[in-house]
Amino acid sequence: MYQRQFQKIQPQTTAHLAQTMSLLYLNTDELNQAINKELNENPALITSEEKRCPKCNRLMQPGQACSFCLSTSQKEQQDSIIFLSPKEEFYPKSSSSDNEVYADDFLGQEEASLDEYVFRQIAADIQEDERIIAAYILNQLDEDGFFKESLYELSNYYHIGIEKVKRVKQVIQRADPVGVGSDSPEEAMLIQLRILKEIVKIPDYYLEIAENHLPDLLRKKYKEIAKMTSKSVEEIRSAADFFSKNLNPFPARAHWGTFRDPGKNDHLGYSFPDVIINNRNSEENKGFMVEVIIPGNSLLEINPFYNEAIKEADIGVKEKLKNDIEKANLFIKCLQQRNNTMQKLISQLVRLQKDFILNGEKFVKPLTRSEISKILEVHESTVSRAVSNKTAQLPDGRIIPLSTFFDRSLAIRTELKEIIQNEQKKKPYSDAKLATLLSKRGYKVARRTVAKYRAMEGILPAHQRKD
DNA sequence: CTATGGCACGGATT
DNA sequence: AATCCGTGCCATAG
Repeated sequence: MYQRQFQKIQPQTTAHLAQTMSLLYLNTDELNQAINKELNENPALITSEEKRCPKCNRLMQPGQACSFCLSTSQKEQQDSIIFLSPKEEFYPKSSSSDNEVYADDFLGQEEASLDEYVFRQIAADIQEDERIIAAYILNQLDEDGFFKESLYELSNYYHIGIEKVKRVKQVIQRADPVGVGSDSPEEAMLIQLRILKEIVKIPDYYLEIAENHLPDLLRKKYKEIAKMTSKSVEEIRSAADFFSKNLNPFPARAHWGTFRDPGKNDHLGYSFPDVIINNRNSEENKGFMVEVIIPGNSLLEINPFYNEAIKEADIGVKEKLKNDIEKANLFIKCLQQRNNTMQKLISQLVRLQKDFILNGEKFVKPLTRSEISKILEVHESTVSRAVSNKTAQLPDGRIIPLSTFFDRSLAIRTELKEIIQNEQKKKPYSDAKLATLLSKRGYKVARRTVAKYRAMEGILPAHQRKD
């Protein structure tokens, strides 16, 4: 009997334990999906209108800081950090019924405006009879800005030549969220790269990689690509780095910054920043405000009717209801735990990398995840999970991966960039010279390493820099 | 001969 | 256990 019970409960318990861990992995976007899923599956879990400060649990106005915490912590220390609620505008209130999901509403609005937005740009560039094609394509864009239907069918249906259809697609792809209307992230990135190449100097092999090896690149099979293209792994890496910084696999999400997290896994994605760091007030260096974006955290609660219903329910049903409530409770706890961990992590990051945030990439201090884990007294992997796949918005508006805070060479690389920028264009420094110059400034690195940093920044070797 | 890139190794990090 | 990163050694281009 005892065993039976155990068997019954065990799978759920472990599932939820796993959930606790996995929530930490998720960034804002993914977490939002997870919450919505949970809301759909578990009727005991509902969204509530009231919000409470995650710190002091007082009620607060939607979209605003907790007035209590704000006033006390300002008195406390100058370095204090305040955690705010999720930003209201990210999760606009849904006017429709309970089943509707906030995020979907939001995406719906985005999409609705996207086709119009693009159409206005291209209207002048296409002919009368092509408009119907353009309109159709734009209408069928999915939430990432892709058009996945067959161009040939489209051509047949409207009795318009396939070349024309293709041309229209190309025009669309070159419109503002560059790459919109492509049929895949790969194609979108390729288009973006081509256009970028018209503006900036970009090594030719980047294009080759983008044309033929993007899928492998996304899977980080650098060595394989290197062999196939007879380029070095290093060069492939630099390409990957460049791509991740400058290309956007999902055109429709372009508005939220120019960054793809090179971190965990194969999953590429643009997303909201997971935390936002702001100066307390614009002039002073008096600490930062840190908003941890937690979709729905303070909006979740147990359906109050459930507690009523459980008293009157039959025994069989009672079990189910109890179970539901239990699950809902666990989920909320998991969320709070994740939130809490993120808060602690970010506050340490902000404290330790204050110079970086205020004064730029030159001031990134060497920092490892395990150091943080010791400070926070959590396991290394916890920090690792909390960092991976997540982004922060800095006071200057840039959105960067959290892993940047752990980039040991970023400071040296920016120093290197500066040196090269200021060098005499007639006689560029060789890598060896650069190495000694760097060591004079306190960065001891091997000549070979300088070459790598150069490659990472996309800077050409000395003899090609003479112009 | 010099400058740079390729490869691979070892230690650190995740 | 897997991956990343800096480095040394050697090959090759200029």
